Amino acid sequence: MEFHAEKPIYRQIIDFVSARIVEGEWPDGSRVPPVRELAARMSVNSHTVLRAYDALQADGIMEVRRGMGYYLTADARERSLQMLRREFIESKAPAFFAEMHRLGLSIEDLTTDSPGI
Amino acid sequence: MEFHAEKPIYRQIIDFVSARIVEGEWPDGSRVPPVRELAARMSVNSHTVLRAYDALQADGIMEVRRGMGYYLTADARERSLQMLRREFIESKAPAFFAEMHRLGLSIEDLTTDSPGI
Amino acid sequence: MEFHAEKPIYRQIIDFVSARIVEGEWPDGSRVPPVRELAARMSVNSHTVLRAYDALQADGIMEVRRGMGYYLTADARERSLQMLRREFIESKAPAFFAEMHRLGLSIEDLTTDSPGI
Amino acid sequence: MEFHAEKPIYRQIIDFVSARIVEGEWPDGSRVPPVRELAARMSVNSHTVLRAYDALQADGIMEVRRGMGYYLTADARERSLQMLRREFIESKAPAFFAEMHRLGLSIEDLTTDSPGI
DNA sequence: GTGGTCTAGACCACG
DNA sequence: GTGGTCTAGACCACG
Repeated sequence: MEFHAEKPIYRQIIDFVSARIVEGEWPDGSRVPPVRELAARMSVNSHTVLRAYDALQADGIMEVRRGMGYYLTADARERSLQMLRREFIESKAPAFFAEMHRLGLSIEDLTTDSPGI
Repeated sequence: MEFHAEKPIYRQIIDFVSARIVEGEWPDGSRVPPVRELAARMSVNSHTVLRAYDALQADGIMEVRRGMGYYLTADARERSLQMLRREFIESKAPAFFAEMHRLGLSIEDLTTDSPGI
Repeated sequence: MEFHAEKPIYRQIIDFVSARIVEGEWPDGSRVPPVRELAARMSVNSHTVLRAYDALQADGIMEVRRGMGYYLTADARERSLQMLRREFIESKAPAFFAEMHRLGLSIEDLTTDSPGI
Repeated sequence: MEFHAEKPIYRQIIDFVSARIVEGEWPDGSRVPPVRELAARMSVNSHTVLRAYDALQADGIMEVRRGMGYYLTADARERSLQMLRREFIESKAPAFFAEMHRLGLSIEDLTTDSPGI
């Protein structure tokens, strides 16, 4: 997997997992790839994957079953969406439009480069 | 000044200075606050302010006059606007709308919390 | 059966068995549930039950009769009580009261939530 | 520092820090030992200390000031006490008295070994 | 097999 | 100086 430099890898892994959940590829309650397996697949240290799983567990999106691995919780998708949407609506969007305004831009100025609005 | 924890302070200072320039409070060619003064005003290490001024200098927005301090260049506002707008249109906006779409949100969902669109 | 996450499952099984013995539900010398049966009843790996039985055997509380299964020893209840009481009095209780003291709490502070003192 | 084997070291460090806070040795708002310094003092890897500090930060007991180290929050002692007391009253105490009861012991049986009740 | 903890050591961003 | 991230590698408990 390709990582970019601006964001810590473990956060990019969190984003990756969240995307799998939100897009329904990894359904609620299903088992997620074992730490070491995902680490190998992503050419990353298992530590780094573990850290991401840990954070997701703290958010109630994953749970560990002893000796059996990590599983998505029953409401993993719901929770993920809620958290992501909330941050988007309450924090990212206001900042986005504030900057747009400051730069003297309007929605129209963006449409060329941002099809699909 | 209040800083948030997610973003490095020196970047927040860059943002602050850019805002002053774009909004015309600090006009082209004018002298900017001395490093130590701004540092004191913001309760921040002068190192940190220097780092921000350095970055702005690299972008042709500021220049040092030895023994006289930092000044905005003749086209500081123009350059700032250009750089910020370009990054906004080419990078931030597409990412923003892509995520909005991924989360199943529409512009309407944001209007309550984002007045001034 | 419900397990909590903090304690290894096999220890929780040991606790469960000890409780059965101390409360007289499983009398001295009686046969205990076969490993696989208890495992099934508890929705647990037989490995895990075996591990608990093993530990109890090491403490002289259970014994294996080849081809016949696990049995409680003749003095299983006596031994269990002795071991548990000893650990309770010599280790758990002192630690408990020391912490209570450190936290500025008294027995009275606990009575509401701990009926049956 | 001496550690016992039953509990992960990083948790023992959390306990150590909590004790310093609760006993008032490390007052609210004060700076705590730098990660590497405490690690050296305890003959432990800095990773391990960082992990403990991280957990305390998540509980609102510590905060990082960029480039300046970890500090106790303004209500660190209050929070610590609250968390520890809560767990003691709601979880440890009920379990303690339940086991005491199961073992046929009374408070009196403990007094010899647990002076200062 | 599966996760959890720990170490030694490197390198980096920030102040 | 101070924390943050990452790796390689070891060892362990649990199932």
